Amino acid sequence: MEDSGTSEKQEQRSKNFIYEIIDDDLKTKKWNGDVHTRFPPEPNGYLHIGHAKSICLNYGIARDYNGKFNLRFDDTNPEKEDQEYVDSIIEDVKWLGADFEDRILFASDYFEQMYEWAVALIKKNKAYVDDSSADEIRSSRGTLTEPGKDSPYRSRSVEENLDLFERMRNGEFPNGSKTLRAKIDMGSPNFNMRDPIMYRIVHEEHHRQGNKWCIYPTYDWAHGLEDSLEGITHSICTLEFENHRPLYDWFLDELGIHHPQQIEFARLNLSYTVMSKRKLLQLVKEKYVDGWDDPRMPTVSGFRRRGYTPESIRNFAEMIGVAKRDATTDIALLEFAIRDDLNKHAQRAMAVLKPLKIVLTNFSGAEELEAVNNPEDPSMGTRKIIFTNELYIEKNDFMENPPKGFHRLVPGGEVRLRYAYIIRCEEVIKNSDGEVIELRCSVDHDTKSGTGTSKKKVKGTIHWVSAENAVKAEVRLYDRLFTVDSPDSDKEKNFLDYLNPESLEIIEDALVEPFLKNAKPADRFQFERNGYFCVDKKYTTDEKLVFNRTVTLKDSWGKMN
RNA sequence: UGCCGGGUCGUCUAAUGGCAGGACAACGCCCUUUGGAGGCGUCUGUAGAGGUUCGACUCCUCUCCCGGCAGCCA
Repeated sequence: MEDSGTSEKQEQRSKNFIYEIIDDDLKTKKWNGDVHTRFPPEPNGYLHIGHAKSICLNYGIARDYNGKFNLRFDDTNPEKEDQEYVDSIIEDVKWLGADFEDRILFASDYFEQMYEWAVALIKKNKAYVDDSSADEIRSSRGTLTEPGKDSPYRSRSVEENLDLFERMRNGEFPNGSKTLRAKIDMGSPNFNMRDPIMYRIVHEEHHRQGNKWCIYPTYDWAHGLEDSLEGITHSICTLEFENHRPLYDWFLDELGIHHPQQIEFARLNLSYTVMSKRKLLQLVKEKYVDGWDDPRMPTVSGFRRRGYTPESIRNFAEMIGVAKRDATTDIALLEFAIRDDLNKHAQRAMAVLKPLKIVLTNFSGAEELEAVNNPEDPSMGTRKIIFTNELYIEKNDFMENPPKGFHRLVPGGEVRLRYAYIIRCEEVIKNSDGEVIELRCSVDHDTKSGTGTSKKKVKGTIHWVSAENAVKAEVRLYDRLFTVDSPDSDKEKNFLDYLNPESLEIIEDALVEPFLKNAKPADRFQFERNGYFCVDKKYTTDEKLVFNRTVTLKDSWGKMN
């Protein structure tokens, strides 16, 4: 009676392999039933969507198991880090909704403890000061198939090491002249175990510590200690650190301190973009984009400015799952996530991107019409729109010589104006270049929207704005930043060669519904039949409204052509 | 070549020795006063070869393919 008797096809979301590990740990009481995760960024750049995946994973675990989640900056390299990045990261993590409570932590606050632990390892004769140059260390490390060679300084006495290490800290030696190395095994098949460097001398001001230190711990030495200090139970990281795990285990066990379990998962790759911080930094520094928050960037701040919601990014993270195999996720999945969210929540509006003037020959005055704010959510109510005899419609909603299947306005043809009447195109007016500049149309007064009196059926409904009260706005249309799905996979070519020259189109003279003049930065709307848009927070001023296109609507007509 | 990982629809991800399922994409139909949304349906997959087993995506052996590692970056 216990097995498949429950025929309910309730598809509960299956757990990823990390949840299974944690379930096991809980069963065996490995951590006393505690679950404590963290997100440990280095403040050397802005967060991207791959980081968002990690944040959602780590925070989601803490939330699902009633555990805790820390935000900790891994700020061990003063040469690359900056307070600007700290600030942006905090903002992004908060925006994503990951709750770290009061735990904004910094690895640099642990430097003193790390120093003491290093001294402890020296005393155990498990670490030594090496005078070799970077070149010497590299050449003695061996190769993939040959073991490395012991450093000539490897057998210094504990006393000498203690003295030298203290003097390193005191600033007696120049950059690069000495390092502290763990004494492990130069013959290990794992490079990370070939006497890895724990401290390097860097006379550089740290963004939080100032000039207090001139020796800085390496990531390999510091990272496991940080997790240990914070009582992290599950140290979740990406695949490239798998080879480092034995080293972290070695440090923790030699020190005899709390030993979190490291679990590796595959980082996110997204089609049509790049995800490495180095490349994103290059796009910013060399001005291929308008800053880290350029709406074409795969950064959290870029998606935010583009109009993505935190909810949509969380849903996306849920949809793509977590596994260990390398994968590239189709960006269409992200686009689905934001459309899905905005469809349910975004206020509808009419906006004409490329206006074509219409004059109604048998209509005068102004009529108030009622429009639905969101057909998916009646609680969002309705609004009034004013209908007049001069209007603008979308240029591409009219064709003089339409192909088969074109459902919009054609000479002599009829189309419905959204929320208004069916009109007929009576006359096409062109300029001297033969360009259509105006349409004269007649209104069928019996076809008012919503009255149910119309016996007519028309194939198409198009949107419009009134010439009398439409508001001018700038609209920015974004397309993929790169022209190929994996711009950095070709080792022969530079990813910059694949930049899409048409990734941004600026439309200066779009016309939008009057109520939008009160829209505030970051407000989101669906411009009916055009897509989802939000008010750009960078370029919008009191005099000028700027909209960013977040994503288009799914367009089954466009696909046919 | 050494070590460590990994190979399931086009893409992402489930099935933990018992009906290869879901989502996205694509395609078709229905519906529609947004060519949106929605509804219904279709298509497509276990890298290969052996073995164990009543039964293998799953366990074993071999092969092939992919990724990571030789920073005083993280």
